[in-house]
Amino acid sequence: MKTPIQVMLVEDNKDYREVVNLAIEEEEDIEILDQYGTAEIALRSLQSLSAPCPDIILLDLRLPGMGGLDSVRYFREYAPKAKIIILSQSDQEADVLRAILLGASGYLLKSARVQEIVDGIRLVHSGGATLDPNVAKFLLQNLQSRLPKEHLDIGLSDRELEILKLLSEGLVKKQIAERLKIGYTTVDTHVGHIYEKLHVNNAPSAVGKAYKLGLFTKN
Amino acid sequence: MKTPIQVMLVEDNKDYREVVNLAIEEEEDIEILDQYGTAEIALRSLQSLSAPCPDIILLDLRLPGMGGLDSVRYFREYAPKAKIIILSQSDQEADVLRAILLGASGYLLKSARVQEIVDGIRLVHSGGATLDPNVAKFLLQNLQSRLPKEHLDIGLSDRELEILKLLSEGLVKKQIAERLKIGYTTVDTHVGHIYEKLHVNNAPSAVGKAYKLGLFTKN
DNA sequence: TTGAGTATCCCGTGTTTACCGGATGGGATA
DNA sequence: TATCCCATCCGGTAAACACGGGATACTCAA
Repeated sequence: MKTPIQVMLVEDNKDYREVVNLAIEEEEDIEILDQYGTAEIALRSLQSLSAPCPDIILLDLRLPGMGGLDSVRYFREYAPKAKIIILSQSDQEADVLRAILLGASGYLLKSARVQEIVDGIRLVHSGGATLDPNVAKFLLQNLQSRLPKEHLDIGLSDRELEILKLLSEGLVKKQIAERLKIGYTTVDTHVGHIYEKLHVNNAPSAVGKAYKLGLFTKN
Repeated sequence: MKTPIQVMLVEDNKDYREVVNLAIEEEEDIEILDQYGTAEIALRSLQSLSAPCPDIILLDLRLPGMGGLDSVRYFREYAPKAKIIILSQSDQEADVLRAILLGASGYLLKSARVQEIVDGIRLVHSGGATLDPNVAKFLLQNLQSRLPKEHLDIGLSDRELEILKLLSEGLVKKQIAERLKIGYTTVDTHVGHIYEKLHVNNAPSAVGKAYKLGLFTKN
């Protein structure tokens, strides 16, 4: 029998902590290493050299003190090997995104059945990630809106897109002309056409609009 | 008893189709509306007015003909109300991202147990999204790398960031000066500092780098 | 208190842009 | 065939830019 998965639970609500405890006690391959009511205390214990590093940290988002979100970075710092699963009451958009950007490996809602937490722990420990369906949905929508693939077709020709890209990389028109082995005035004309199509009137805004429209993120 | 969830299955492998069929037959609340071996045929049937619109489309990614990926947009067009769940053999990065960008509501691997497909159908039908743990993991990592939260701190001052943003929106220095009610030369100086910090030497590349570093995506 | 960092201001000069006019040939499409 | 779009080319001008030199004042931390 392998050593069980070591879990640290950071959650201020005593009742919910109890619920999680009961659920995990049933599982032979998972073990609550220790549990804390605030992020500060949990972090302090991680700092002490003697403390063993947990495999998984179950982290409540609404904690007294510094709060779960801000503490994520510190958990990652003090326990780099531990995977973090966020436990949240709500699927508030901002929280979800921030937590994930900070490096969480999972995001579960407390409204879920405890069984999902147990499954999530195993999943994450085996290298996967676990997301509540509602959170997953939000994430997908966010991704979709981030890259408006339709708008990929503003009508820029290949040449124009190529030149726009070079512009965004810092080359001036003369350099672009040399690089592409065409005349300076030709580049000038292309750039003019780019401005027309993007409805801008200078290079910085053309680059800005290109990024906003996702023109550089194709393929 | 409500009407069952109507599922369309698009999958060329007959054996796997059978597997899914068997699994869904067990479920009272899910029903296979119809099934096709290629995207083309499935789409044609959707085009005929008489065809009822499915709630869920289970779509294999590797299909003969146009292939699952390219067909996603057409499915969305012909059956806007249907949610699409991708069935894939591999969690190839590019496929995952493209499918999601095209508007899929789920992405499952064929290596998963059929029970997960059934669960996924219910989840998606109730407004959620379903992701295979491995796919979820990839997505999270992709998101994390997309916004290097830490790198947000290139050292641009608030003022500099503000000016850079205005530049990216098309204002020239003189206009920025007016907008911020400061002198033209002041703007010039700020811009110079921005170039230093971003290691660029003109406005288009500064804007380009700002987007690459995610300087405009904070908060 | 000293220094580092930020924000503000000024001048001057050469370079680069943005936009105006126009032109040619080639390829796709109707 | 005629038409449209693309890529290529040219010259001229006023405006904007990049960058070099300074300068003053404020805050914040060492």
